Amino acid sequence: MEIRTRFAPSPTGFLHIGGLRTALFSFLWARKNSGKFILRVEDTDKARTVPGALENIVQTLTDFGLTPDEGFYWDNGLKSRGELGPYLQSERLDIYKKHAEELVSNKHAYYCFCTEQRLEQSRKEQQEKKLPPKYDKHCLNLTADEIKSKLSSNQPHVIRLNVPSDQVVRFTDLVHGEIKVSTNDVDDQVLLKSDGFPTYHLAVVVDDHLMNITHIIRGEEWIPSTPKHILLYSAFGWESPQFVHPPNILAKSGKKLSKREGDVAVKDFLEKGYLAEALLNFVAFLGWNPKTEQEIFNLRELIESFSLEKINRSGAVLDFDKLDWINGLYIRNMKIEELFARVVPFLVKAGIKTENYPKSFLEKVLLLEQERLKKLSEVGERVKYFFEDPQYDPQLLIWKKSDKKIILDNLQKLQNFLQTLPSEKFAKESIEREVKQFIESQGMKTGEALWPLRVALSGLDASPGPFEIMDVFGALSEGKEIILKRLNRAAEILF
RNA sequence: GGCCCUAUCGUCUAACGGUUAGGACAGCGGGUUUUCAGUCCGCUAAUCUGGGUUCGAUUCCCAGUAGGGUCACCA
Repeated sequence: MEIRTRFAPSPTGFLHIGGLRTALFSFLWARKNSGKFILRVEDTDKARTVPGALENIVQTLTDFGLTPDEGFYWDNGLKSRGELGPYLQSERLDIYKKHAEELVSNKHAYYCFCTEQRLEQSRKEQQEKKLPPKYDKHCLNLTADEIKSKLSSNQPHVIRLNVPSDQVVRFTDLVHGEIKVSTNDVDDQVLLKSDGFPTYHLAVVVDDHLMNITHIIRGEEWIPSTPKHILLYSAFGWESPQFVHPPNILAKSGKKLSKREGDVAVKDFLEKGYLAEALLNFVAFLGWNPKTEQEIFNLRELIESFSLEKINRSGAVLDFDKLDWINGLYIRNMKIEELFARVVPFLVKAGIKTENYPKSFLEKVLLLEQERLKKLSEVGERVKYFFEDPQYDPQLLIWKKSDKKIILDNLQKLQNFLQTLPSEKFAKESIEREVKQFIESQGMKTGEALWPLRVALSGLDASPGPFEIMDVFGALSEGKEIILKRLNRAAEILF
């Protein structure tokens, strides 16, 4: 049998980290088994639909390489494909209605005409008695005639699942094992709302069945409503698919990740300069691991190693330090042209006019920072000194416990020496050799020469070395002048 | 409160019932060095508690505790 999984977001917000992880697991399991990954959209709550959310979700998944085989995908715009559609639930209303009515005629469901006030009142009373709020099956006692007359007079109504009492619903979750729940703890869930839209519970069961889904992979928060779904499958006489509930992703607080607990939209991470590949690698390890010591995986390797048995049961706290580490690692392993292409938007955002500089220069700048970057968004601040003259803190120019006079002297000597060098000497190996020879010939202490030289060039307490910086400036026709100008200004400040 | 899920270093996690409880991130120390980063080497750090079962429990069972999830005409 073909393995078919689905990701079924509702367009009520941008794709978040948890959604990405769920989509990834579904995708991996389908690919692993040469099956199909389907993207269906659960837009059954008109009020909560957020404009742009659908596009964001579908586009982001495609950006991460999780392109669905059926349902919605992104290809210069929102597209949909597949034989079992439509894949937008709001376009399947007649299907849900038909199925809900089928359950009514089977006595597995019934019409309910209760008003919101009555429901609220009853809930309140139950809560006061410390009872779990449940519908009291009031409308189950309506006679056929009463129902007929209410329906013909267009009284607002819903269809509810008729949950039998004193039964045990059991199902096997592929992560958690067997789970048993008494039907006495299951509410007569609304299946079809008074506006004609299905609730999640009806729609998800009908669609998963009709779309031949074999494995439902979704967050742990769905475990409590799974018994309702099991009841529905059996009411329809359908076989249940496999259920897989990976553990929740937790914020530092230990609570489920949510808007309240900080940035969770994938878009936010991308904008901070996390790479999609790194993020995917990181997210894969939230609640899953390959049982080996390998930690760096690309999508292809993830498909190879993935299996449902390796999903673990307890919630995973998002560890940003580790994300930073993985991201830095991916940055360091990236080809410079690739990195350059991705970093340009961040440079532009930092106010650097990239179009005014030769690409060879920009790439060299980047090469220096490549091993230092954790997030692409840091790049602007780090390389600023290549594009504008730094402000100097006189104290910073002075090496450790050295004194001002020596530093000033060294700086001036270095300036004069560099002046005599031809521009083509301003390349890593040659400039390093020349300067080091000079320092030695002058009897300077290395630290007392190289530290102020570096600070004069960068203005920073931490930066790449002076030879590396000069090498980068060497890629500019006016590079030598810039270097001399900075030494000069630093000396003036010290003086 | 009812129901459900979970429990190994600070964090992510590994360990056919027998290991000095392993790895990674973070932290700390050191080497490389003019600073930072990187890289290399090293160190600190964990089986929630109590009962069983067993020759032997991190591992199996039960209870407690703690944390989380969920109880809508939201998904």
